[in-house]
Amino acid sequence: MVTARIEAYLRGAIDDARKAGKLPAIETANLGLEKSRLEGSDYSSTLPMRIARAVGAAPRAIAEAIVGSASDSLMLASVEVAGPGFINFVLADSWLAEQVDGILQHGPAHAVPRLGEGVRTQIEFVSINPTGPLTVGHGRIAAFGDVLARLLKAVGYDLQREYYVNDYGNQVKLLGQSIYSHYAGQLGEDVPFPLNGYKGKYVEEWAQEVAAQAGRKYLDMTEDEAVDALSIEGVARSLAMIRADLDELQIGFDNWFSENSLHQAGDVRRVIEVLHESGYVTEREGATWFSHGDSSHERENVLVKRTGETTYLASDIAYHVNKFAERKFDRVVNVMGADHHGHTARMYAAMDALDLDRSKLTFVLCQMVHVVVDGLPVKQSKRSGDFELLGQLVDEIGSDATRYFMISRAADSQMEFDVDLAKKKSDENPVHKIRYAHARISSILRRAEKAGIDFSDGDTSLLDRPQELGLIRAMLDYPEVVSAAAKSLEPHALPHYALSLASAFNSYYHVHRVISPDLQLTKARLKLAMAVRMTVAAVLGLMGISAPDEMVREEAD
RNA sequence: GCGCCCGUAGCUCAGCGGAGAGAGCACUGGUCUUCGGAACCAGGGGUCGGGGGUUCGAAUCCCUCCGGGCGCGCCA
Repeated sequence: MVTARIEAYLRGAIDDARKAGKLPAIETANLGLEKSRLEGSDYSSTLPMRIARAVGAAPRAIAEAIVGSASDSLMLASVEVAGPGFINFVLADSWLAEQVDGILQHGPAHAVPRLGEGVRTQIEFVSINPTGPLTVGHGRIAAFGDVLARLLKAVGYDLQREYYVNDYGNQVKLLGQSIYSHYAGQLGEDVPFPLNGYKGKYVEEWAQEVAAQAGRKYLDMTEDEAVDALSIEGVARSLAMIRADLDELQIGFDNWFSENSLHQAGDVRRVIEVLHESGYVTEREGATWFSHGDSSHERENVLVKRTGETTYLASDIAYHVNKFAERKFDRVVNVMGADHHGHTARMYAAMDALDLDRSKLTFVLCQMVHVVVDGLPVKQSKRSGDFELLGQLVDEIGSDATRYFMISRAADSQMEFDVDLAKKKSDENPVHKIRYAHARISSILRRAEKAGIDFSDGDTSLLDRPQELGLIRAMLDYPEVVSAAAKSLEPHALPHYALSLASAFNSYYHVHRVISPDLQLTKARLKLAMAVRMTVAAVLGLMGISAPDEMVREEAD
């Protein structure tokens, strides 16, 4: 990475300045080195301004001392003091041009730092109750989690993707009761529909199918037995629907972990006992409570209900014991909807109570998605409310566009998903522009191949136009963007980067011809184009968006 | 009432302690003897919700108020 190299260079200059007695030995862990926003400067350091007070000298004087001690470097064209005390670095044109061969030879991902080498990590995401289809809101969590997983893998984490299946408890039972009610109705028996039952059309359809396939089988057993059996049936059908929706978005999991299996193994009861022995459990009002928090903010949450059934919280504590104590993950990232945020404090408290290291657990909460159709929230729209369903949305606008929009916003921000914009204006969609840039470069390379041009011996030092150097700079940002996004768990940097890279190529394309009568220049530019295509493909790959070699224009309908 | 998130261009959103505040879309005006015009270039448009504070420096940190969303012990 370029920043790492400049950082090393800057540290060398600082050391030399110290040895020469021009700078006192003060703490300089943070160099304040970042991409410069100023035109004509690539990177800048704010260090002189940060340490001015401690050093007791003017920022500019400190900057001068450091720059004065800096050695020559082939990578840098200039190192200068600017403004109130910045140190600005400008990359050398010749060095930039050389980087193209490096990208072609090793690939754009080569310079991505291995931040997570050897760290056993799990990312859990989606984990929606298996009681129905995924909504658009779930789709955001799914796309976000999937791209985050790709990012973590890209920086070297030993990663497992997991879906926690809540196949236990009231919700699942309600699903079984809902199916049972419709099923009985099909066969002329009147079984009241449960309060808060699942009203979706799919429940009726499943009941019909069960009635057609199994006849009166479930009426011949007790209602409890029937509901249990139909709960299992409903979970299986729900999971099939969920998997199908996720498949359409090219999202897969390494492991589907059953909540019920924790109960079967006795893990839930066991963890309650452990909490009890450590004094975190109280009995009151016929229920068993998890007591936590400091003395001023005592909190209590139910682990075992009056009915004797355990709660979701009890399962989830056992689940996290399983993650950390049994499976020994070094790091766990849970991606979930923001409506679960109250849950995070309880889980951290449970981690503390069980002597598990809470710093190993990170929650990422995705805010809600509001679907807009015809300029109105979907619930007020005259058109079908089915746009709240993920499958419907993907059918309408496709996996690539769905993924792009879902990950292009920070998780913290609520999101408005305008279906008409994503679909009707698809010609102007950023995602199309990026994919088109890839297809266009492919087309150029095909043309070169047809013309029999072998550019493997191209001399990249001929690349000296501002747009060419700008493109190379943009490609060198790739590892920086990837590592920053992985570190901060913020995939939304990727779509923004991809768009700027594609735009940079399109601009270049309109100013300079890749294939021209000048064979040497053509070869050099073909190398550049190839490197750009590789980089665009790499970002698209991280986002799980297809990188087509050609695109057929669709007729407007 | 308490807790978490968000108020930045007409719209959707980046930027989250540094040097004239950005992108996409929309709008206005241009560019083509087209290596794929699903393109490119230029322009207009902003008291960064209001008010205090911290700092050499605040859209960014702290406090407060206003507005919106989500949540708040026997659902998961």
